[in-house]
Amino acid sequence: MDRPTIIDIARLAGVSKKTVSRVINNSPLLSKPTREKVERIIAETGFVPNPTARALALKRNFLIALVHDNALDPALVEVQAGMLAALKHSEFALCVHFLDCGPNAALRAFGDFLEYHRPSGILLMPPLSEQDELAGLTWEFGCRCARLGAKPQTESPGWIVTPDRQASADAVHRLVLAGHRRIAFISGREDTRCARLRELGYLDAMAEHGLDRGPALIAAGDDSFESGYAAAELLLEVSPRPSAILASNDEMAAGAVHAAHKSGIKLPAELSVIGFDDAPIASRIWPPLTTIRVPLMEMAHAAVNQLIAPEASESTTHDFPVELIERGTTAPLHASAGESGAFAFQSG
Amino acid sequence: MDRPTIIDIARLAGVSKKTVSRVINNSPLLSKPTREKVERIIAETGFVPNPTARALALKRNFLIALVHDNALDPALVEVQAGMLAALKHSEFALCVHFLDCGPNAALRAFGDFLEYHRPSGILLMPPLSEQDELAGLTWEFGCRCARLGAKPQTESPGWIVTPDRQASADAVHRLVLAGHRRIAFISGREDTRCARLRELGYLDAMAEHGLDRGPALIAAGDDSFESGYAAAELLLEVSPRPSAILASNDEMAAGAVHAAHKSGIKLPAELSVIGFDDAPIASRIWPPLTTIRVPLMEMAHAAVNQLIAPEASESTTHDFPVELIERGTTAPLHASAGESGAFAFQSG
DNA sequence: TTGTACGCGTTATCAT
DNA sequence: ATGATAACGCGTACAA
Repeated sequence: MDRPTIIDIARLAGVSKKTVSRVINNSPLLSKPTREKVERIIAETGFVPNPTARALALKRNFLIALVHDNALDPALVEVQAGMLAALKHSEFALCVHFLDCGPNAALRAFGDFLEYHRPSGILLMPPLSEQDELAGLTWEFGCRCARLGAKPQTESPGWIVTPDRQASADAVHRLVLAGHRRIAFISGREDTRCARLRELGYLDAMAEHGLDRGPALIAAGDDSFESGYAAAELLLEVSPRPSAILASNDEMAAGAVHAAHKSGIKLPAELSVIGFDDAPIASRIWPPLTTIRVPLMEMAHAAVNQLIAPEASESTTHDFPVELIERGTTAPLHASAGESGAFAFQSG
Repeated sequence: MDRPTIIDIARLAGVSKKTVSRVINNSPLLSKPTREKVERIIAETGFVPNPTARALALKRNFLIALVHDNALDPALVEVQAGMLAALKHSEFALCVHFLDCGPNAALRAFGDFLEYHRPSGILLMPPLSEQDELAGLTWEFGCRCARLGAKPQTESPGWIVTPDRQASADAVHRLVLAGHRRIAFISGREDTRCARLRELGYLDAMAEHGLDRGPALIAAGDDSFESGYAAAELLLEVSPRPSAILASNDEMAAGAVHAAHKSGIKLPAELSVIGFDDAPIASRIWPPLTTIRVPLMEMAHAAVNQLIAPEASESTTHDFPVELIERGTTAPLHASAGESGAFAFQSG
């Protein structure tokens, strides 16, 4: 026999379709006995409302969509893992959508996607999360929206963020405490606030310590391994050579480590490197990368919980802490190597 | 104004709903003028049939689902990227589902997923792809199924495969050509045919060359970096130490490289390592990993094309070639280091 | 070749 | 508090 429909339940319970529907949707105006009777029948039959039919009536699908603009972004695995964990045992499915057109066409393509597939909720990855027009569109379609990234200037709802600027500055402080003075920075995609804030944090801290933060110490990357490699090659041939590099993400930090190896520079003895994110690659390269952990999985989990919550919570932004994880690519500056070897070893 | 529905189109074209429906679904029995007239109206209005309504009527959603049992599998990014590329400009969306229960409960959970979300097509990742019952279930739900993995014994439709056994043997041949004799192997998840075939390929080639393939040269892993690391630690302390390691995937190969670094073993001078897959990590570690490239993205692309093709193609299995990519972790065995240094440098 | 009437399984409207 | 009936938008017998 086929699955029971709402009509079967209604007949079995001796009530109308609509009453069963009310039970399903937790309508407040129902007598206790009626509700309990229907709920018993539902439990006995194992009835599950057909999501497609509900979707047609409600004009929205039981889908939570992850929307990104980089299909090969290594962060996607972790984000999805967090989302899937939160979606477990829920009535929603995870849908992944790739928006690869330019920023202008993106709005239209995103609208088409929303209108066509009508997801119940959207999780926007950076840099898409920073386009307010995209978030605005989701509202128009009665679709909730969560955004991953760095904290925006103006408080707005749905943001899941980390204190990138402060974290970046803290990493520099640690390097300075370990005696480093010439600290270079590899920046990330300019179109992400996250990357810009990480650079600002670096600049903050360098200024605070009165250290040189000239253009020779800052190289532009685009969040990719290759760009980190190229940037490090540039940084490592200036003289005096930086004794430490902070990269805006782990991929680029890994690229920097790669470049150092290629140049025969010993890590961490001759060069310290700090990455950002604690992506899987961080613990897999040699030496294992010291990095600032961003709890992407937990963040995605929280984002989805917010998206599928029965009532839209008016939480503005959800802050997650970051944490510096010391591994093998950082060491105190050797007195012999530094231009001002005053500082001795200091456990940060 | 709202989006036009099929009724609006019918009215504008002066025909019935059904005629418009026939145009949409390419029914053969339609007069040319009628079809053209309707098509013109559709183009002018930008009408797009509502997928939810179609889903309700057809009892299947316009979703292609990727189903896996490991939310953190690094291969997922590439597979998804290939799928998304193939799905671009199609009416289907990508849905990702995680089956984390044991093999017995998996069948039931999978059935629930199929019945509840009714995807049009499924792409099964290994080891799920090897459970014939799962594939069988998809058929029952009128859902197409593509399976990623290693070639099964009996030809069955929907498989997207690589010649893992031969590829593994070829890698060993290359190492032997480079003078290696003590070649170790790190095996993968025993529940994947893919991993078993890679091990068999290793055994084939070692036997063919009359080389020792005893238990001291084979360590069990589970496809994870950590397991590769642990396995290599075991392999590297036996005496005489193997001069080369073939790992069943890149994650474990990276773990082996990690272990070698930790033990102060120089790569590739004192140890050669070959991985499998050409995952992103292969080119990011130092030295860059020599590996057997498995074109996951292309395979996923082909799988999706097969799933969304207008008519179910009766292609049995779709073979993809693999390719050994020489990078930095392989070198000829030094005459001084080998126990039988007869072979000189040979460019493989 | 084209149209009519109904089904898909649920929610919403508006009565009672 | 509950129910009859109409949406929701499209596909399919079956009739014409």
